[in-house]
Amino acid sequence: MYITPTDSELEILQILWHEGAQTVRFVNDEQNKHREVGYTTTLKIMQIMLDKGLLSRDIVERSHIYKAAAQEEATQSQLLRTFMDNAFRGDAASLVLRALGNGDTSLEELQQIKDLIAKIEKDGKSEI
Amino acid sequence: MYITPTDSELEILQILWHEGAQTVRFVNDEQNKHREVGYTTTLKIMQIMLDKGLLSRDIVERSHIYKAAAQEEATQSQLLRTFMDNAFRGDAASLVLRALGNGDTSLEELQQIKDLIAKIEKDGKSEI
DNA sequence: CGATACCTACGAAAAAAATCGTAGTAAAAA
DNA sequence: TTTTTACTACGATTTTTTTCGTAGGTATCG
Repeated sequence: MYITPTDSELEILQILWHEGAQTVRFVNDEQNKHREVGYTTTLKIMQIMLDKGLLSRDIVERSHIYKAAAQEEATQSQLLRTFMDNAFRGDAASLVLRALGNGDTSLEELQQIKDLIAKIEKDGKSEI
Repeated sequence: MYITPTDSELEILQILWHEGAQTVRFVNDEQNKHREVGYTTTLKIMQIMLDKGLLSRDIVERSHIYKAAAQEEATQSQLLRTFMDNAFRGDAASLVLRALGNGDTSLEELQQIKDLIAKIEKDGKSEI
């Protein structure tokens, strides 16, 4: 049903979600800050993503500008559900406990989470 | 460094974590409650996992009894970190918000989470 | 005993994902 | 105009993961 990105597709989506529409060159440079990736590798994956509908593109000055077609939140939620099922047998609470247990969550973030919990407790249900 | 299980390896680990040491036959039957998997497929993956050190085994009555060698919590934490980095750019708080936002977290679970947050706020740090 | 039923071992094929080399095109530089 | 530069297209290879077929061993059943 849903098209879920592979790991390297997700890496590219992250860049576009954060930097907005960009060229293959830009994306590839960005990736190379973290690991070595050939230009044509990035290009090929982005073409596949275009095919799958994960990206769209405009042609400007004989260069292509790609942008994310998949929404960040929807994609994350989808990935999260699958991951939670596979790694935590669908148990959201223990995933959350594990995530918070890692120690690097700021006080403001904790406050946000408490607020959300309070809202859920009050409303019985909630949406972000 | 760490040996991280693939998806189908994780599926097997989940069964062994929950059911304790079991035969290939048992694991395969368990998998077949959810999806069709050939017996030798399960066998082969479990042999690979043995090789990688994810499982250990005892031979009892010419049948092999496998048990998880990888610890559930450590493995989950490891997988979670990778997932959080890939899908949420390492942002634990937004992952947690997304996980809780899905709506199916019970009041007791929310309480557990609140307790943990309180503990973190007090101690500055925490372990589960 | 011979057939059947279970088991493991393991190579190899199939499927999925990632990587790259080469060719082609067009603008810009020399 | 020739050369260099920068881009896209795309087939093919490599790598990783999953799946399965076949062979071989040993107990059990008829």
